[in-house]
Amino acid sequence: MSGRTRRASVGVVDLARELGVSTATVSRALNGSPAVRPEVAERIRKHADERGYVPNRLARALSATTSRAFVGFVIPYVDTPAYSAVAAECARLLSADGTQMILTITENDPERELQALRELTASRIAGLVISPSTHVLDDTRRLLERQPVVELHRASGIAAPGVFSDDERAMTESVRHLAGLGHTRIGYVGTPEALSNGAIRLRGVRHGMADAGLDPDTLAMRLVEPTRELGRSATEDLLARSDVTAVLVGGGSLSVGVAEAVRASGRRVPAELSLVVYGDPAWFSLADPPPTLIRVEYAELARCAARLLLEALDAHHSGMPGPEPGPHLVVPRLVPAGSTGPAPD
Amino acid sequence: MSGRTRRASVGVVDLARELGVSTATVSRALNGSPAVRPEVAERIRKHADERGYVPNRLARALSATTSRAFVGFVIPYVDTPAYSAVAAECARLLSADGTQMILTITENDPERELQALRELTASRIAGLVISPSTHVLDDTRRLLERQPVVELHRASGIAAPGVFSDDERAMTESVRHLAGLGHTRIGYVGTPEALSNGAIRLRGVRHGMADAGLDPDTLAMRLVEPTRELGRSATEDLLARSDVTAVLVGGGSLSVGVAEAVRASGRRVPAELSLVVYGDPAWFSLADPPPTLIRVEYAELARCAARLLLEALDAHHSGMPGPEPGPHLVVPRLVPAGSTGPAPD
DNA sequence: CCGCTTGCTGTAAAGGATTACACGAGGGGG
DNA sequence: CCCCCTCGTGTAATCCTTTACAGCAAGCGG
Repeated sequence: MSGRTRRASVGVVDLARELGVSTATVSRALNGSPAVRPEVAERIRKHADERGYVPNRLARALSATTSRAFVGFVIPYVDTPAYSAVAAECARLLSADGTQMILTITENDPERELQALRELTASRIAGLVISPSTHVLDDTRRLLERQPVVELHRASGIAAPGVFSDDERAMTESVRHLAGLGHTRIGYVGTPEALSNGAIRLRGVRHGMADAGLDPDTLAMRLVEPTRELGRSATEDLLARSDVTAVLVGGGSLSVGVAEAVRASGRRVPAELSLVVYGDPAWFSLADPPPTLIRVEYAELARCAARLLLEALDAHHSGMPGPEPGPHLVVPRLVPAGSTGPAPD
Repeated sequence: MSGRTRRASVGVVDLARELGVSTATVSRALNGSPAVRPEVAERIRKHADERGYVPNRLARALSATTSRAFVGFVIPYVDTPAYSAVAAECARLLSADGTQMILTITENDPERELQALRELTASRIAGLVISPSTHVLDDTRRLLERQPVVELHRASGIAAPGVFSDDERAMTESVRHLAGLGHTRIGYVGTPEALSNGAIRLRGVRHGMADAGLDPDTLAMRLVEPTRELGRSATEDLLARSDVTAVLVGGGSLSVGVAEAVRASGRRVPAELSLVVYGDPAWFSLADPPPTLIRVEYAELARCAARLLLEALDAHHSGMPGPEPGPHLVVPRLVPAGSTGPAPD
């Protein structure tokens, strides 16, 4: 009844009126512009604090030519360690920078990915982290090319920095490990070559076989989308149709399924079959024997991604060159444990 | 060189000019207002489509009295199934509604939670889903009370709808299950009572003991923050200092740690010790024996949360009463498996 | 004493949509 | 025939901030 207009909260105009200055001065003071007298700035800041002023991010982002209010985080899943761990750490680091993270799940569907990107650009995001889906549409590529982007886990071929696990190296090392134990008939369960990291892992496996003097063409492999169920069925099939003495997993989401299938097969590990799994070690401690593991430091990946994104935003803002495009690799560690042993004779 | 102003993308004013109508008409047509002649509306929509018009969400949200452009999702962690699974499903459902989800991680820190809420209201979010931290600050409560909120997993005491797993029931049922197998000395590893669901679970356990004719005061329990490490150490301690014949876990994040400790203790399961774990079954298939499980349908929780939030947004918009405050329970299932057996004599 | 630079502040124009209000044209009732 | 209501549309205010531009005062060199 007292107020004429019902204002949701206090804004710069209120502060300006109450202090007898202009909105420009208020804005400048609050943004730490040097072009305002220190004592005035202090008075404004103090008053803003007392009145509980909090700037409207929407208006700010709409008005400012550049703003890092929002960034996008576009990933195929979030309920898997490779993504949830990275999302958690990125959210932490970005929020420390005052940036909010809009989460979008694509489920590897190129259409949903494109749709998500459209919505995000409509939200005037400052930049984004993306784990591209299998097939990147032309429109998607166009949208990605005109803003700061950091790729995660997978590459789409655009000229952007990306953070990846050095899976080629990890796979090569794993194969060497197995070959060193005398294994010659090796099975590989990994993700499809259409996924950039799928291709890289497979290359690493082949590389490792060649290194070890094995014919890469003798590799028994199954490439499937990264889900537990497919990992399991693929492994069942692999074990039924070939006589491998070791199985190597190329994909965190596949690991549980593969381990299940191995157990279900009844083979003794590692006496009859050796197993190298991939991913996050959190729960592998329960398996018997504890599996030899390709351990990926997801938190490190996240830190790298967040840092690159912030650098890219700064660069985009100031017109500077920005972080160099191309892969930034985080090296996984091969952690030998009880699931790998000498090949049976 | 040709254009005088460099416009980022086509806006309503462009469309209006090109079609010889006003921006108001364009806006109305695009928003399906009935106050525009059908043939005109159709022409506008067609043209907007051709020109690849996509409305600026920031401007829209800034201008509209009500807008569901953004909602907040405030949770303590995201790298645990109880949260990642819900986040994934919520993101899916909300994006189908054209709403973007801003993810914030609190790590159970009340200060960070408050800070997150401040930032979110600064972003003029339409509403939010929150899993409140241990202690809810007064300022936090005030912020929560003035907007559509759905609580998840935990309650903060404000008058808002919430979706929870019916853990009291699940715990009671679990204790009955154990008591039915002859166990009388039961151990419980759960989350602190300061967490609302911690209190509820403990009540369920006590309730179950009373039901089974056991003295609730004989319950050997350890209440710790929900992390794997603490679950493990708490269980080690519990097993060392008491002679329980069964251990019941009250918290998904604790389950792995408890299982590790049980294994490390060398006790045979279920011959010497029975075990009931809690949470998401995805990887328990690897444990030997497969554990008896309190299975929570996180996807169902997510659907419920998303539905309630959307209802609350509609209600807030139209002034209608909205979804009734209070708990909406999703009932977990007790899935008996190999880790529970008759009590040793 | 004049003109110029520097330093601080204010005015007003973006930024891109929604929407209250006004207005003109028809149609129906009295 | 006049009044009024409805329907469709346009004008302009609004949301809230940032920032280009202008202006004014003071200081200083010539």
